[in-house]
Amino acid sequence: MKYIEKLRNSGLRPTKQRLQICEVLFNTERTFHFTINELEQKIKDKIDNKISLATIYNTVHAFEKKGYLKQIPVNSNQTYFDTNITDHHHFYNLKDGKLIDLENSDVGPINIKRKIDGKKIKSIEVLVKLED
Amino acid sequence: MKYIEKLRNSGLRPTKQRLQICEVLFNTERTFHFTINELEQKIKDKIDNKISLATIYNTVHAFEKKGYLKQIPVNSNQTYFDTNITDHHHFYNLKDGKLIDLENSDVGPINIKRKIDGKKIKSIEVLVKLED
DNA sequence: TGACTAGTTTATAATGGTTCTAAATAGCTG
DNA sequence: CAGCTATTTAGAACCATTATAAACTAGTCA
Ligand SMILES: [Mn+2]
Ligand SMILES: [Mn+2]
Ligand SMILES: [Zn+2]
Ligand SMILES: [Zn+2]
Repeated sequence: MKYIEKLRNSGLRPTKQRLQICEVLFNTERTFHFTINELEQKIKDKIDNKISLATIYNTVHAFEKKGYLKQIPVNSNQTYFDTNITDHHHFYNLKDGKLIDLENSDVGPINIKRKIDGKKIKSIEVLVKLED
Repeated sequence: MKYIEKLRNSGLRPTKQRLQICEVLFNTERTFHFTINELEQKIKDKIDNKISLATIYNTVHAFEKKGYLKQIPVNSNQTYFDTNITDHHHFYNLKDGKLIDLENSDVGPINIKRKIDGKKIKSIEVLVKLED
């Protein structure tokens, strides 16, 4: 399978559960945004056996640490993740809590003029809140 | 007192608790960022009587709704608020979870080229994550 | 192939920030 | 002051997330 090597190279054992979660997350036409609850539902829909919620959390965190997923900063009681790990930004629809990708080309280049010494910039993320 | 009228004009009764919270939040040299826990501590330090945690939550939400406070989108288990309600951006120090203001002049002007129809932009917020 | 080991999964409990509840209190108006 | 409504409060409830610890499994090597 295509994900076995990817996992092994990351130092993660290619377990049945992780491979199935890879299918749901990465074997898709498009990238997408999700909360753990939404992912849990998607997994239930696409897979016959059960994967425990703890494993879903564990796996998402493992993948995030390896850089296969990103967390998106929004104000919500749930954590949002993104399978699109390129540098990009987001519209956040306050009405329904859905995110929409904003490519870098949709936002001008962002040049942070101020420096904090001893610190490096890890990421620059723009969140554009939308209302009706 | 200076906050009585502000509260009345907002349709909020100027209760003892709200006035005291106003003192802590707004009677300061500089604006600041806080979580509810940090605010609770600040209130304990500056005020003799007790204000219940429920009232702190109620008041912060009431003030946010009136536009006297802003919520800042970050990935944290706690909600961050800001007494600086001008349009501005943030550095987020991943090491200690502290926020630093980035003025609009520290970030170039941001021009969102894409439109979502039926939707208006409510805010544009840039979060710059810092690591060592 | 059969141990051995470390990594992983799992059900379930615990945690902790936030919200809810409903009774007591306090501000406002007449 | 009386009456009305908003507000405060202690404590319970909620719920996303994390911790626990026992069962299981992938990888290794004899
Ligand atoms: Mn979630
Ligand atoms: Mn908080
Ligand atoms: Zn995205
Ligand atoms: Zn700020």
